[in-house]
Amino acid sequence: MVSSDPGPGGTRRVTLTEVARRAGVSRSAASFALNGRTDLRISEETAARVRLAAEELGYSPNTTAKTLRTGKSGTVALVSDFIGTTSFANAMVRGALQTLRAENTLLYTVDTQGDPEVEATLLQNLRDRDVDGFLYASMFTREVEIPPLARNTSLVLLNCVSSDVPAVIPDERSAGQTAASALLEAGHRDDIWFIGSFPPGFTGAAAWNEWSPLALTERLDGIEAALRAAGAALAGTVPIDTDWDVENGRAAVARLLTSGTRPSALICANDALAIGAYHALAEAGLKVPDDVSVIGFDGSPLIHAVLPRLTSVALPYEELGRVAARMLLEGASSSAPHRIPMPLVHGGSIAAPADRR
Amino acid sequence: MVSSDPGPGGTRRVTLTEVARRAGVSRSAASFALNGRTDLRISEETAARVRLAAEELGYSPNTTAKTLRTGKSGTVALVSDFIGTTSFANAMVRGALQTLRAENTLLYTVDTQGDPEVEATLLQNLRDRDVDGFLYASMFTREVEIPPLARNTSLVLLNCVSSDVPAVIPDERSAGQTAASALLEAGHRDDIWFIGSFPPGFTGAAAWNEWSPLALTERLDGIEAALRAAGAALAGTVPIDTDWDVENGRAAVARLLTSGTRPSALICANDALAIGAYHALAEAGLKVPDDVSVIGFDGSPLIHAVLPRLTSVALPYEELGRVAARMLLEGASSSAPHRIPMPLVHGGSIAAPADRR
DNA sequence: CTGAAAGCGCTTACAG
DNA sequence: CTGAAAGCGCTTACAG
Repeated sequence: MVSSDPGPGGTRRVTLTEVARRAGVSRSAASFALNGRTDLRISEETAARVRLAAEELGYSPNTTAKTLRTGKSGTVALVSDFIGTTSFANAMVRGALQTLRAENTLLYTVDTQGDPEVEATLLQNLRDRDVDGFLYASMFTREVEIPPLARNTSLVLLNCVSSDVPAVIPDERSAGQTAASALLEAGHRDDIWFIGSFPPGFTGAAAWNEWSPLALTERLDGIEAALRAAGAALAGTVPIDTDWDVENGRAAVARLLTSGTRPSALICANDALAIGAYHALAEAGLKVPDDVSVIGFDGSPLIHAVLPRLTSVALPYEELGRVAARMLLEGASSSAPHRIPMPLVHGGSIAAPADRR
Repeated sequence: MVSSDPGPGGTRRVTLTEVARRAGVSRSAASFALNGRTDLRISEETAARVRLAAEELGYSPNTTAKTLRTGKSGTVALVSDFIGTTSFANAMVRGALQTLRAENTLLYTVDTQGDPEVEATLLQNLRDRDVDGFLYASMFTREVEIPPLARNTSLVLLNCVSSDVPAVIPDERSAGQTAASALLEAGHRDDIWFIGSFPPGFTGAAAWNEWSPLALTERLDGIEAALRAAGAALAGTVPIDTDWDVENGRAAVARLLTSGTRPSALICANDALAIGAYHALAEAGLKVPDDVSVIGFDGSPLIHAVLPRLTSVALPYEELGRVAARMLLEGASSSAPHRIPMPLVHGGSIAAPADRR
């Protein structure tokens, strides 16, 4: 027995040299045996001896040395703006982690705060560590500009797009159709309003807060397409000029109701607006879903906060993360963005229109 | 001009050897100059020449090689169960990132799913990469057992405790006092109920879901202490036997009200239960805060979902992350857990008791 | 002040 | 089948 048996959690690390010595073979032989390479035919008996020695010594190869030699680090970086923001979008991280774990790949998490200088510094740092690829993510589905340092490496965009770069985004257009169809199937038709359109004169440029032009445009597009296919159309849209939050949703719907309009259903650009709609309806003495049906987008934790629960078309964050990581590992080549379906999460906020019951 | 100028984002990497050659010095001299070491007195003119060469070539040192040589990687790993769970607790990641960025340290994010085998594999993998330390985090404040592989390294516990290991946790006891004081100051006294106590016979062992024995015990303790100091006491507690979610909160408070009790205020073990309380109160025709005051714990995004907004004692996740990272970088030695204050987030759910207005 | 050399722990042609 | 050697890109005693 050699004196150096640090064991797991011990102080000094065992090296390949020590394993080879203990097994009575050369370092090359030990390396081949441990990596299961067959091109240098090592007798099974020898290989077994090496494996035993490694096991007895508690050997675990130094990844830093391996990386220096091979140039492959077995790591990937998730570069994003969104961890700095809040929300349940971190499910993307969870999804990516699921895929990567199966491939024994580790994840660096990095947060640029949307600051290009911070971003450049971090990207350089990561490249200096031989990361095998980048997942470039955005909190909101939008068009991004790829920083030069992220080019010339494996790169997959997560929840954002840029021409000629592989990307994974939610299928917002289908989501719009899903929302409209859910209402059509319940019997709604001519009094469906949309809450959360762009304010008049808004250019649609990728501004930096709650705005998510890509999502909104496509959702509305899908809604209108589905209604048109049924020979119907939106009764109207109510713009929201700043954040899509609860209070703005309440105010917008309150205005709508005060104007004398009596919608049969509200499609809200996100869940927070829909929750706000609940409040405005309650204040007006209207019940969800008996008097007015409501549907939101996102599938956020907020849907559980109201009674009845909010029906919502969910952002498939976890799946986005999983698919993007898989594409990265498999070396996806650029093409049209990969779109992930947005599932309908059933609550109790949709019923037949009041006048049809 | 040498032909190899890949520039940022280029293909081949520039090495120190090339910088030294261009500057007309040895690799050692180049290394010293670039690292600003003064012990090997290099003329300022020479150093400037080296820096210029590095700049012109777009040199950036290979961190993998540096790590192999020095044994320090400039990375830290956040090992947790909670990314696999949901919620806004990922603010801990954000906080850690803030501290680490200032020290130019990168973060590995890892998710064990609470599976000891997965955990062991990941810890070994991280050690093989020469990580400088571990942040061991839990979704819920609780006592944890430190896996052997995480010992003998720099280690700070985040939102969990274990004897003899430095730890950062929320100050739950003070939070309880804060909640009780907010009600006392509004004039409540003898009809304050607590929603979300342990079910009868519950041992308090660290079970694995929404349970957070440490938090609950300490919060209740603080509440009772504050009431006692004012010569008052809780009117009663309502146990919740499974998850602290909206529906269970609603059901619990509905039961309480049906039993004929008329509380003046409810302290709910978390925000979701408090939201459920809102629903039960509304169903009983009671208004918040005019008829009943409500206060929750966590300061989660749910507080914005109700009208009036829920007043809550917030979990200081971001600060927890920041402080834990700082302790890790500064090499904190073990002692009593470091407790971070939980701030009161004012909503509109507390008012003077109905009988005193 | 400067340069040649060792060494961090691996992998992998290459010669026996 | 096996071993000696080179090399990944750095840092750092050590001898001039």
